[in-house]
Amino acid sequence: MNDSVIDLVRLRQSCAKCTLQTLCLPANIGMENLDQLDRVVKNRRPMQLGDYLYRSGQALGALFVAREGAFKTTITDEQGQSQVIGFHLPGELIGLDALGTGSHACDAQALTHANVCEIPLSQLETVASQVPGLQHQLLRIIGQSINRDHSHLEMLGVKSAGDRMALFLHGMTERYALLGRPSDLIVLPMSRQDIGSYLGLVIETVSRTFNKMQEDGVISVHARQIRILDPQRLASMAHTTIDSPASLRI
Amino acid sequence: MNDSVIDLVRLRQSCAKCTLQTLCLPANIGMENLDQLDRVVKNRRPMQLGDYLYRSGQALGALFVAREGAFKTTITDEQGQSQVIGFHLPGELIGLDALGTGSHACDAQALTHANVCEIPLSQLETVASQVPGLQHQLLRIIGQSINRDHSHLEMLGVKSAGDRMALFLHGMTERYALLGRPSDLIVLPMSRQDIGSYLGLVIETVSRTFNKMQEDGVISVHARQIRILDPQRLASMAHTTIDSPASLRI
DNA sequence: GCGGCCATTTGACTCAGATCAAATGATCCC
DNA sequence: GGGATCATTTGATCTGAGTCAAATGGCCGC
Repeated sequence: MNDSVIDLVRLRQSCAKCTLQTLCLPANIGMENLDQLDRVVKNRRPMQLGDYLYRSGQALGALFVAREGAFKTTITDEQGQSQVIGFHLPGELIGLDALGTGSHACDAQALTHANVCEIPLSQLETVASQVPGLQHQLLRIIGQSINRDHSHLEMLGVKSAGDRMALFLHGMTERYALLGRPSDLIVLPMSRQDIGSYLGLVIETVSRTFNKMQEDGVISVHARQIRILDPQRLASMAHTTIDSPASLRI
Repeated sequence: MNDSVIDLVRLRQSCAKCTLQTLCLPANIGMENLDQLDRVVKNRRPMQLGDYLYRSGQALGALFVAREGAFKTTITDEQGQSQVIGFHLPGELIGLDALGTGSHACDAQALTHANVCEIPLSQLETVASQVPGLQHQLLRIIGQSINRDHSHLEMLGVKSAGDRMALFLHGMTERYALLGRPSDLIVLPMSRQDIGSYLGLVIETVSRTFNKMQEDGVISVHARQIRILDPQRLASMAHTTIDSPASLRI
């Protein structure tokens, strides 16, 4: 109960004071306009592991920016088979899957304790057309989201499980580094199942591949804690495709 | 040479007269605002098979809308391995890969004779903030592009080659249908190599799978002409994942 | 029409990763 | 702390798609 008081206080932070400022929408927007955006952003109450930010089919109301914690978005087919199509870390936009049709195509679910900024779309559009730079910035972070999808596509195009996992881990270290977190110790917010679904692999393969990377001295694995022992090697594995020396491959 | 004259005439069509009107940016924008957009859109000269619309690394200058013909976007890694991350049919937006960083992450290349509308981004942003509805419409077609990426991710998450190909073909029939083309005869603009790259399969597998579908009476294949003999069956294969009757699977 | 070039198909074989199954480890709740 | 539950690891086996190789087909320019 004390927690919620503390959280409320923390959530009072406006965009102007938010530590994610440079990552999120307001970047490059002058202070004088920040409070204008600030007024349309609703700070949401904290979310728990497993809580849904939105469900598939729900009408588009708002975009969200992860503030703390991590989310996954999943798509579910007619047979109820679901697959992870994205992970979302602080500062990253969530909800773009509804822009095309007006209703969400994915479920968005918290992987950890989390909270988000909610930006009602209609108001965002209004403000975006008034504040010079905000529209541009909105397009920029939409573009970044598209780029993440593209690098996900790139991962899935790679045939070997080892290379996919290396790309995944390397990508996570880069995203962690952007957040200012130590990039040599990754605490994964998602399960092996989620990773497998994201990478088109079964969990046994995810587990075995982590193990192989550990035996090779590239990482050490303790449950969801992954320590990057040899970042250079990881990077070269991530940049490696078919014509690389076999010695570097999983 | 006569051709180019004819093309010039055709290209004089403004947005107001474009047959793609309902697919493209101007949809839902009043006639009175259409000419405002029209003034920023440059009609480009026709492109030939293999011509690049832009190359990776090039600075973002404009977004493009395919008007006739088809394009592919490819991403190339440090080793020179390239992979297809999207196909673009008339009415579809091309160039969003540069929004995030300000320079293109992909190559965009014509798969056929083609032409495009070019919309300089700075002007688009200006007009979008002035014309009510245009900004919304821009976000809508960006969202559709994101949805196509997501269904591509969904395809790649499916393990069986037969299911991936069924999803691909089914998706193409739907896109053709949207264009008002007969959806029972698909003339594929891309090579087997491109399809394989797009689906994470080698060309031999693409070929064998087409053949299998033909033997099963679902399609008939003549080079790049694919006739859909049994659309229902194709649809059910496309909606089918692991728990479907084996008899329906490739 | 003919030859050459590239795209596609077909065949034989191999292996990486899926599947099935069971053991181990972590976490939560009383 | 102990037991139940779920997540993860480990092992053994099988198979679908990759690889290598060769044949066929289509298209272009001459």
